[in-house]
Amino acid sequence: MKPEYDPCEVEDRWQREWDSAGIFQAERDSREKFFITIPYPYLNGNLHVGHTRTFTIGDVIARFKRMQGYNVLYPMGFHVTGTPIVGLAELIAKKDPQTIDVYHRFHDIPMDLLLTLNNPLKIVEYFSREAEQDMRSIGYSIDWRRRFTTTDDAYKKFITWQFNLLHELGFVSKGSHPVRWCPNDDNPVEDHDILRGEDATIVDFTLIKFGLHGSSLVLPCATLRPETVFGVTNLWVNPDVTHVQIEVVHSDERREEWVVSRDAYEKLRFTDKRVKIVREVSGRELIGKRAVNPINDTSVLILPASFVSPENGSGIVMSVPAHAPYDYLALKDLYDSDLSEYGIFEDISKIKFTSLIQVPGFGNFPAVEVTEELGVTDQSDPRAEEATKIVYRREFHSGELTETTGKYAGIKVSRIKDVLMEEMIEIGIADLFYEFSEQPVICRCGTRCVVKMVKDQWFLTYSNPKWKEAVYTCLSGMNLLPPEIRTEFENKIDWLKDKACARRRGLGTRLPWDQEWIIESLADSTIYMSYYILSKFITTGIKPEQLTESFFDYVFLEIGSVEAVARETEIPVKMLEEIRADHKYWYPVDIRSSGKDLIPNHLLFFLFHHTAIFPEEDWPRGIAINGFVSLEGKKMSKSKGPLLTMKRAIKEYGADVTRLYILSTAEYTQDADWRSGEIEAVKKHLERFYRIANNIISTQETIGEIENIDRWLLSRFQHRVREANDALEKLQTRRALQNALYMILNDLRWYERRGGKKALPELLHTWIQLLTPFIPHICEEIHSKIAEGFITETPYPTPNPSQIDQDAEKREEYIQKILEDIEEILNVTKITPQKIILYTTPRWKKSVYQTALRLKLQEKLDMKTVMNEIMKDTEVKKRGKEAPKYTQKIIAEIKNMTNETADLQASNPITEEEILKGTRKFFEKELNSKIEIQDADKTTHDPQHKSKHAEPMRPAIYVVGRGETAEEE
RNA sequence: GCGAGGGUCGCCCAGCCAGGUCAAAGGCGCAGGGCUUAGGACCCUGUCUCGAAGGAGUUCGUGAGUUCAAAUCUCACCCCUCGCACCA
Repeated sequence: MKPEYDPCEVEDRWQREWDSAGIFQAERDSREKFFITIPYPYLNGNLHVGHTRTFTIGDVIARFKRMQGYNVLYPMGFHVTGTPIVGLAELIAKKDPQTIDVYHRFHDIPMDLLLTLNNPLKIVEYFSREAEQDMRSIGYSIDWRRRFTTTDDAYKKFITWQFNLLHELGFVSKGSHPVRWCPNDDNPVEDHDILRGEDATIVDFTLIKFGLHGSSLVLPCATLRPETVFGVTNLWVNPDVTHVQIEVVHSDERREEWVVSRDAYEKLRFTDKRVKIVREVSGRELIGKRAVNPINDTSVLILPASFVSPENGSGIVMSVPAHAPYDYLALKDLYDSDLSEYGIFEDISKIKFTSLIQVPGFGNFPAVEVTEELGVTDQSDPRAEEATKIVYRREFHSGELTETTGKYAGIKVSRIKDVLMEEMIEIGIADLFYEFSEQPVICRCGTRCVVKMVKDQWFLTYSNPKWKEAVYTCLSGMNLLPPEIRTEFENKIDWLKDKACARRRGLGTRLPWDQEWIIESLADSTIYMSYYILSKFITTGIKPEQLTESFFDYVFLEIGSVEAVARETEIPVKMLEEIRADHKYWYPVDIRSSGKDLIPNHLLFFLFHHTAIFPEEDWPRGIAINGFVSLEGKKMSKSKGPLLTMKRAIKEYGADVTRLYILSTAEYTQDADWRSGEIEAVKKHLERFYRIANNIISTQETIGEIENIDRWLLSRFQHRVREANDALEKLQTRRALQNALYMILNDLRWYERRGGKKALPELLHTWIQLLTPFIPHICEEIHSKIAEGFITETPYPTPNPSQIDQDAEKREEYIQKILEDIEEILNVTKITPQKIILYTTPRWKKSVYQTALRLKLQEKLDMKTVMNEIMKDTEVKKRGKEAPKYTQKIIAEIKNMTNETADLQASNPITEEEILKGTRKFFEKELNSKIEIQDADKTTHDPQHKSKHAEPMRPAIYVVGRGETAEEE
């Protein structure tokens, strides 16, 4: 064994050894199985330290479970379907400067090679080769025979089967849905295509259809608060805006004529309605006319307002002055104006406000109150916005609908929106209208984006309540780590709507019944864990064209007769049965471990599709979630940098150091921050571990009498083993390593300081087993010097209760406490000791102490009882004053003890004199001073009367400084 | 706005669910000492404040409350991170 650890040589060697022994190639056998999967990486770049975290956690689970005796399958594949790889190929092909720079500098791709990656195929080929190499060189225990890529023909067959099945089961339907759309590109706009308005979301407004009095024209008003329709007093139109009268043909061919702003017309063109301009209508033309509120047929006046923007909503606004500050302000602004130019001669100030929401702390008209409170002057005052927010928030959270709303009275404002919107649409007095939450949204090409309804889109109908019910059932039976993600999952199941599952662009499998569409990449990666079981057979002979629908039906669902399938596919019956048996054996997935970003999408779909396709016994059993990795505090970005690749990390620090660091720096959903300073420190710890192991092996002590310190070490070690096991079961890698490595290293410091040696060989063997799942290479290396075979294949250590020795631990604690006390005294007094005298406890105090302990355990601990008891002792009785004082102190102390501690103290009083004598040399060495131990009952030298401070488990201390007389004159 | 998670002694972070054993583990950083030709590595000590005797005081986002006792329980508030979709 080399004295210094050489990661490169050692790691490479063990990886080859594992590979040639094939110990990670999982085959069905009589053991209990454990199937763990990690989401396969998407290959639009090299693997980075973020992947490293997720995959390493997976590898630790796999290795841990393997050592626990499970037959573990840990497979890996590559995800390449979708658009990003196509996009990357285009960027490389046109030599986009940023892309070239980032992929050269951060992804570590040599420039000449990078420039050749100008089509998707080459990218997939290159990155999949690199990814496998990286995962091998960090020592993942993956069964590589099952590797596949999502564009493989056989995989496409699998996806085709799956979608046909979903279609048959009624989980796919056709519909339309709103997307961000660039009219210039004629394409949906993705996040990274947006120049401005990145944060804009699509919000659904209710379009309430007021009728123009005395005509069939519709004046649609867009609102986020449909309930306020009950309080409308008038409509607002901007007199200076040109509107248009349009013909609207709904998707069900109903026809209507609307008046809206020109901008609104532009937006409507992209909805599922067909619209055509009939004529222009000026704003002025509308003002002064009356409109009919469809909810209650009341007639309201159309008034002018400057705050109405043609860009928002329909350009026509309903006015609810009781609850909307803008409406109140605009109305107030009109009180003194002459509206005769609009043909309005009635007194606007006579318009009565209608209150429809009751909010605690407010009267009938919250908008009026807030506006006045803030001193907002008119509709152009910027504080009107603030007032609106306040009113809206208060009403939304604590408001309730009043009698004005008829049957909705008493309903909370926060719950009414969807209900009312749906009902109003149902009876034809309202429509849905989509709008961005922020304006404008600008595409990379400079064009202003719109919300477009994509028609004839294929959906997975996740909103189906029965489907959701099944997923809830599945979830409730699952093991989720950390546990707090359960509510997160529940909420997301609730929230999930139908999802478009096909696209026009990108790599992937065509929708079998509608070949124009390519199955979207999140939709084609939901149940592929089952494909790993199959893929082993595909790489060894089965051809894609043999993978018929009935083949999949049989091997995954056991539908149909094996003979028929054999005839149809020309796959031998025996092999079909074997595949089926493998599936039955390995499925379901025991744990899927993933980054937290996949919760609201992939992991959810993973659950949905499993419940849709597989019988309940094949539903997933567990999900584990981990956080992200940042780089020196900065977010990593595949396309912009910064980025640290897995391969560079391994090259710079070695596989085990990288593993150790990424596992010990954070756990669960915490984000890890990769800091070069800290990984250097981790490296030193690992080197120290290696050196210690090396020393133990090269200086095997001859076995002698086991001493207290040895029992102490082994006992402490059992706690570490127990903690590590417990932490690993819960996937707390940081806590596990804290115990399995750092705490043990610290224990060893004390052990060495106390001169311990004999327990080391015994400890070492178990210790390296304890660490094998985390840092397998170095552990194999050490193990190979002391035993045969792979340590990877040995059982994982469990705590050995027979080595737990509370007495030994108490003794060391006692010694540590004395050392600390002396050091503190020396520190405070600055005395350089010539001699230190330790006085043990007088017998009478021990007696009182034991009595108090006994009474505590009998639940009779109080001053009176203790005094009665102890006064029976003549020796105590002699200490008239001292005894009660001491007793009082002791009682307070003992009261706070747990019964367990008290019991330990009472049943096994440590013989302090003996320990002190045995430790004298140690103290002398540590403190560089003579140590003298005296019995407090018969002191020979105690000039400062320190001995009276002695208590059980706390000898009194007297430090004799240089120049003081150390002996009795 | 909705949902989830979080704010601990310079930094990262454990403890909180099951209140006392908590001035609060571990790591990093920093300071002093040992070792060494020197540096590195390693070991020891210190790192909230005060203290010439092992002690005391003040701390765990803010403010109240429950309790003999609160980092831990309750309530209110402030602040931070992430997700909110058709994108992997």
